[in-house]
Amino acid sequence: MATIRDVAKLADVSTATVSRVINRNGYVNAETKRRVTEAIEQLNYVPNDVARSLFKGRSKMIALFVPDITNPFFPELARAVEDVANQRDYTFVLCNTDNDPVKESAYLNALQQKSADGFVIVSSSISEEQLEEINVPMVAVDRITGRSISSVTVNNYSGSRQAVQHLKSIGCKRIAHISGPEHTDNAVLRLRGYLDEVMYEDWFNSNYIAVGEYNFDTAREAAIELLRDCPEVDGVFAGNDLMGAGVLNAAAALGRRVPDDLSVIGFDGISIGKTLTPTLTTMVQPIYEIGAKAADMVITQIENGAPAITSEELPVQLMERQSSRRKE
Amino acid sequence: MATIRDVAKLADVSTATVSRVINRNGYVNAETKRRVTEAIEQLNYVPNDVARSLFKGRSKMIALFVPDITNPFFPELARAVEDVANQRDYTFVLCNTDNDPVKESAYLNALQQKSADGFVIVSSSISEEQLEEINVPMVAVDRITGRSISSVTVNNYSGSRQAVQHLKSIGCKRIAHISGPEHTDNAVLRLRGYLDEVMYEDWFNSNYIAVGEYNFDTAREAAIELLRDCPEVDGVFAGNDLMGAGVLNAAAALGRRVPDDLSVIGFDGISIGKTLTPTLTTMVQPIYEIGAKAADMVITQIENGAPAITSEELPVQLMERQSSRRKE
DNA sequence: TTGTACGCGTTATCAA
DNA sequence: TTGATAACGCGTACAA
Repeated sequence: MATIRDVAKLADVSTATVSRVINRNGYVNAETKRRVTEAIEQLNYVPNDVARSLFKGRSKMIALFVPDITNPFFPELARAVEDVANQRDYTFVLCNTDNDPVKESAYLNALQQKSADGFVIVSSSISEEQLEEINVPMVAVDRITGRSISSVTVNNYSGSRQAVQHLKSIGCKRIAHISGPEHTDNAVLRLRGYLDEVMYEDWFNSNYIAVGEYNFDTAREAAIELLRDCPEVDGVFAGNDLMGAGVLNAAAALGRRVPDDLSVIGFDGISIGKTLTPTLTTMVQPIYEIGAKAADMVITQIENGAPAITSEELPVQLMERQSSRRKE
Repeated sequence: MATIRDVAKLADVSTATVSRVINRNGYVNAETKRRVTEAIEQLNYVPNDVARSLFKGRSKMIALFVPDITNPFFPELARAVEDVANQRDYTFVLCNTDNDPVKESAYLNALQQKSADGFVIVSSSISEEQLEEINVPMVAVDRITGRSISSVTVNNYSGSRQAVQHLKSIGCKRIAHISGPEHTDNAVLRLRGYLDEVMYEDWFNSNYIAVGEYNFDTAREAAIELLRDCPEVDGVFAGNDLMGAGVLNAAAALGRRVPDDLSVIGFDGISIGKTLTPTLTTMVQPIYEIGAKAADMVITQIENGAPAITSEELPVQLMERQSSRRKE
């Protein structure tokens, strides 16, 4: 690999001049510029990013922290962050944290050692103190971890109410909810939305609420138990699509017909919902936009240093599919 | 951030000594060592990775190239590579190539500029010439792109035969195949396996072969057409699970009952198969192991410089689920 | 056993 | 308009 010195020698100028040509700053004579460009061409020279990073203290690298990329909600988010990073000439690092604070800190430290320029994080566990220590641009996504950090989320509360309203509107009379884990703030918000829709209904009953871990298996089990104990339930709002899939599977196992006997709605709009039989009605989050927006915010913050803390809230949208249908 | 010089000053030694303590090489007096360690502790010193990289020409960074992380086959692979990278103290970079050779080269160049140490790639399009140019450890996964690169794959051909044999063994008399895209070598191998199982059956007919793009939608359409034209088909081997899901959906749309009327088997063993109704019988690939093995090979190659080209072939395994059942 | 001094490849400052 | 040179932070000959 050719270095800037090789180029300088070949073009018979100093490295400073070459640098000026490369970075288009400072004056440089048209003729010398030509010679330099030619030498660069000839030697196939490309500046070494590591040396640049060392000098500048910046690496043109951003990282995304997700609990587990294996969870189908995250790949699309990751894709968005990577695309934006790429467009703006940043390298994209992916970190699976398993929601483990120890891993989070380890990654944070390791990446700061590499002069990572910014972070997009999905986390419920990063503490305010940690946030203070980090003085690198950072934006939270999907879940807000505190007031001292910028964020991009959706309106979980009103989205949740819309979901329940949809079930009501198609004639469901007894609506249950499989909620996500209690330590996750979007699960809490969705639960609250559900409650505010049904709490004052005379049929409401706290047995209509079950808790899952935002995954298929726990939801399936919870749904089997719930539907067995409360056979009168004719609508289920699952806290996310993965759990919606679990509910569908539970219903099939119990011989409950969806949507005739039972309507089901999920939340997220991940593509798995379209592959299920019946396909899953859901509240669609603009996952890609969320990731793109977040990445954009971090990079803009890196480059322009806008330290203001901003919170974006994007809309969710009802997507009616086969798992819910108006009752006769 | 403290530098090695700060530590040296505080411990009243030279930077060389500090370096020796950090990297445990060269002699250093027990007492001086204590002083140094103490200073390091006190200043919270951590060596700067960028400076290290510049000096060594190595970055402790490996990258994974996948066509699109949004395809559910890849997250688990990515997870494996990241886990291994992490364990062995490497940073993990994810690149979506969209199977675009231009993007691939761009990433390759960009990462070499950052002194990336190795690559795990899923690609059908990297040319032999490109491979020659890269003199950084690299291993191909899932698809082999040439003879001049190490690889980790599964036995697609025999796995495919096993899949068809399974359908035969449960009594299917007319077996169709939805094959993957022709330019992907694993699709070709799976097709060949299918052919070698059915070609000499008297019922065999080339209309029993359709081509999809390894995704849900194309497979669904192909299956609808195929099942309509050839209603006698009672078994379908889909080239991958995503297409298996498409077949299931097509069957439901046509009122064909699975597994009573029609048995379906997929390939890959991605987790979506368990969420479908009915759940999808499939040939399970050890996806995580593949990724882990590949990552391990690259890193070992980086550290020990074993330039021998090796090809690992891992086994696939039949997983019987609800979509296939013995005919009465 | 320890320290000096240089190089890794850039960029930016200052002087010419 | 250009060049010499000092950083950036680290590791390693080589000398002591």
